Amino acid sequence: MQRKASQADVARLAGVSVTTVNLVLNQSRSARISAATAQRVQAAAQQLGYSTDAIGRMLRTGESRSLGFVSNNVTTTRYASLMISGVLNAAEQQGYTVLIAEAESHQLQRTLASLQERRVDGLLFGFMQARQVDIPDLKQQRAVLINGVSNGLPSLLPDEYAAGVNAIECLLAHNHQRIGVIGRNHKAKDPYHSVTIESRFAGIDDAMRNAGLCLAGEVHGDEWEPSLGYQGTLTLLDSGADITALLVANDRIAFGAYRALHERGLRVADDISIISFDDEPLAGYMHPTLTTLQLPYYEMGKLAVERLLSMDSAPSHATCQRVAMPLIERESVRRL
Amino acid sequence: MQRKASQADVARLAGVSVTTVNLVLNQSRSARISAATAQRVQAAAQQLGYSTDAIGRMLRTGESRSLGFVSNNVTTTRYASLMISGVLNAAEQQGYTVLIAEAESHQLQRTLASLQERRVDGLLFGFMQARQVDIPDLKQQRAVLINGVSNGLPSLLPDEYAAGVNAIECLLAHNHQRIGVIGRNHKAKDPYHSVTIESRFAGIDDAMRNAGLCLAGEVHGDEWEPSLGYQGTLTLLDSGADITALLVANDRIAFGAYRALHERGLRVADDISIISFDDEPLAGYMHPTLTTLQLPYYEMGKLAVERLLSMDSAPSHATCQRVAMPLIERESVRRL
DNA sequence: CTGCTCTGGTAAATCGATTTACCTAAATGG
DNA sequence: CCATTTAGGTAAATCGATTTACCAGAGCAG
Repeated sequence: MQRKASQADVARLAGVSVTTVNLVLNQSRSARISAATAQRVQAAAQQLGYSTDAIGRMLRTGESRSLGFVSNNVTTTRYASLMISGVLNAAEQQGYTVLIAEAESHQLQRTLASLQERRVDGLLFGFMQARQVDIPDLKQQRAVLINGVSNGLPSLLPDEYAAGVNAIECLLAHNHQRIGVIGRNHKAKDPYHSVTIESRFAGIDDAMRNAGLCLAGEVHGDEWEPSLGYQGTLTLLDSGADITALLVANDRIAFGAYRALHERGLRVADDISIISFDDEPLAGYMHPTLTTLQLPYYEMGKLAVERLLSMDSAPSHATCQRVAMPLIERESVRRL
Repeated sequence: MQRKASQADVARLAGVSVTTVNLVLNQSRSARISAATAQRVQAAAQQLGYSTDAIGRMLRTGESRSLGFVSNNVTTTRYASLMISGVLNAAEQQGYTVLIAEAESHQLQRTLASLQERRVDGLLFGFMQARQVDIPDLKQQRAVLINGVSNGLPSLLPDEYAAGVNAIECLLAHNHQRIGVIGRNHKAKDPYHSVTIESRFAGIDDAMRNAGLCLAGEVHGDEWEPSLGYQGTLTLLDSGADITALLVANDRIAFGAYRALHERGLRVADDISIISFDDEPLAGYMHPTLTTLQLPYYEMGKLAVERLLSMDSAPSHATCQRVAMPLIERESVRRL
C-alpha cells in the first residue's frame, strides 16, 4: 500500500510551498493566493489524488471530528440498532465519524480511556432500557445519554407519560371504555431498573381519570414476555371484567395476549382491541397487525448527536429531553 | 477541558528527556534505562494521569489500530446487529477500535475516503443478505466481506449447503419422510440477489436424494413474508400431499405457516413439524417455539476481524470461508 | 526619490509520540 | 595506565497539516 500523497508532495509537484498548498486546499483565506497559483495547486492535488490526512490535522487542531458511541453489551443486541442508525446519520450529516464501543460496566473505564486517547469530540451513551446508570468521571468531556439518565449528564428519554396518555386516548377515541391493563410492575419504582415506566402508567392513570373512568381490570407483572400476556389475558377474561380493549406493556406481551384470545375464540380487533408499546418488528407480522406506541430509537439517536454537537463544551447540567413516542396505527384497535 | 498531559509534561516533571519517558512507558527497550529513573518516570506519569495519545502515535507509526466497518443502509436495521457485536468483541480483544459507517452505494466512495483519511488498518463490509456486490477500488487496503462476495476480496458466508442438508437430516432423524418445502425461488439464480440460497436448496435436494426420497410437495415464492407461509401452507394442505413436516425458507414464512395450520385445526409439532432458517428473535416467541438454522451473524463478524487482522496486507485473492449455521433445536420439530 | 501599503507567498513552529544517531562517564581488559 | 566497552541517556528528525510571523516586490502618495 503505497503512501498516500501529502501536502508536501502536492507542493513539490506544483512548485510552491506547503503553506500555499494548505491555503488553497482549505480555500478559507485563499484570497491571498492568485488564481493562477491556486489552479496549479488544484491540478497537482487532483493528479496525485490528494486527500487530506485526518490524523495530521487532528494532531494539529486538536479536533478529531469523531464521536464515541458507547453502549452496554445489550444495546447492540437487536432491538435498539435503530439508535445506531440515527446516530450515524446525524453524525455523518455534520461530517463526524463514529467510533463505536461496547462495554459492560467493569470495562467502562478502559473503554472510555481508549476513546479519549483517540480524542473523540464527544461521547454518546446508549442504553436498551431507559434507566439510571452510573457513569464515571468524564474529565469535562461532552456527553449525552440516550435512553438513560445519570449524575449531571444531559439525556434523552422517550416521552412515556405522553405515550400513556395517547394510548388511552386512542382507545377512548375508538369508543372503548372498559379497558384492561397488563404489565404494571413494581420494579418501575426503582430508577436503576427504569426511569420511564412509572410515568407511562401515570399517563395512563391520568388519562383515565380525566375521562372519568376506571380500569376495568388489571394484571401486574414484571417479566414482560409472551407468557405474561397469555396468562394475564386469561386471568382478565376469567375475572368477568367484560373488557372491550386491552392495553399491554409491550409487544411481546401482546403476542401472548393474541394467543389467549384466540384460544378463547375471541378475535383481536373484532372482539377485543389491543394497544401496546415498543413497535418491535414482531408487531408488523402479527395478525391482525399490532397498533403500538413506538420507542423512538432512531429519533433519539439523531437528536442526541445534534444536542451533543451544539453543546458548548462541558456538560451544562442534567437536562432531560423527552422524545415523542409516535402512535403506529395498525389493525389491532378498532372502533367499538 | 484542560489539555491531557503529554510525554513532554511527564519528562519535565521527572526531570528527564522525552526520549527517556517514551522508552520507559513502552518498556520495550527500557533495559537501557536504570530502574531508579524508570521509577521516577512512572511516578510522574501516574501523577499527571498520563495516557498515550493515539493521534500522535498514529501520525508517527502510520498505524491506527482501528478498523472500518461499512454496511449498506440495511445492515444496522435490526436483524444483523449481532454482526456488529461480533466485530466489536473480536476487535477489542486485539486492541482495535472500530469506526462504523453506513453507506448506500452512491455514497460509498465518499465513506471509504473518509475512513482512509483516518488511516484505518483494514475494512470490513457487512451485508444483510448474502449477495454479490460491487466494491470500488480499495487502493490496496486490506478488506473482508461479511455475508457477501465481491471481485477479488476474501469473504465469509453462511454455510447454506450444509444447513440445507442438516435441516433435512434433522427431519429424517425425527422420522419424517413426507416433507413439504416453501420458499424456493428463482431470484436465487441471480448472484446480485443471493449467492447462498441456491446452495441451500442444493443441500436440501442432495440430502433428500441421498435418503432416496422426494419432496412431498413444494410451493415456490420470492417474497419471504408471513403471507407466503400462510398461503403456501394452505396450498400444500389442499394439494392432498399428506405431508408430516414442513421446511420453510425463513422464520417469517414459518410464522405464516403456523397460522395456516392453526386455522385448519392442525397443531404444529403434534401434527406437523416445522423447520426453518434464520433464527430471528421471533422464533423464540412462537408457540411452539421454532426449530431453525441460525444465520451466524455474530460468528461471522468475529471471524471476519480475525481474518482481516491475520492478513499480511493486500487482499490475497477472493477466498470464501463458510461459517456453520447451527441448528437451534426448539419445539417445532417432533418425532413422528 | 522616499516612505507606505498591498499582493502574493514563504519559512518555521507546533501538535505528541517514536526512532535513529549520537554522547558522556564509568567500568573493564590487558 | 591506555584503549574499549557498556550503561544510561539525550538531541534531533520525522509523520502531515495548520498557523503565525515575516518578506520581497509592486504600486502609490507626497
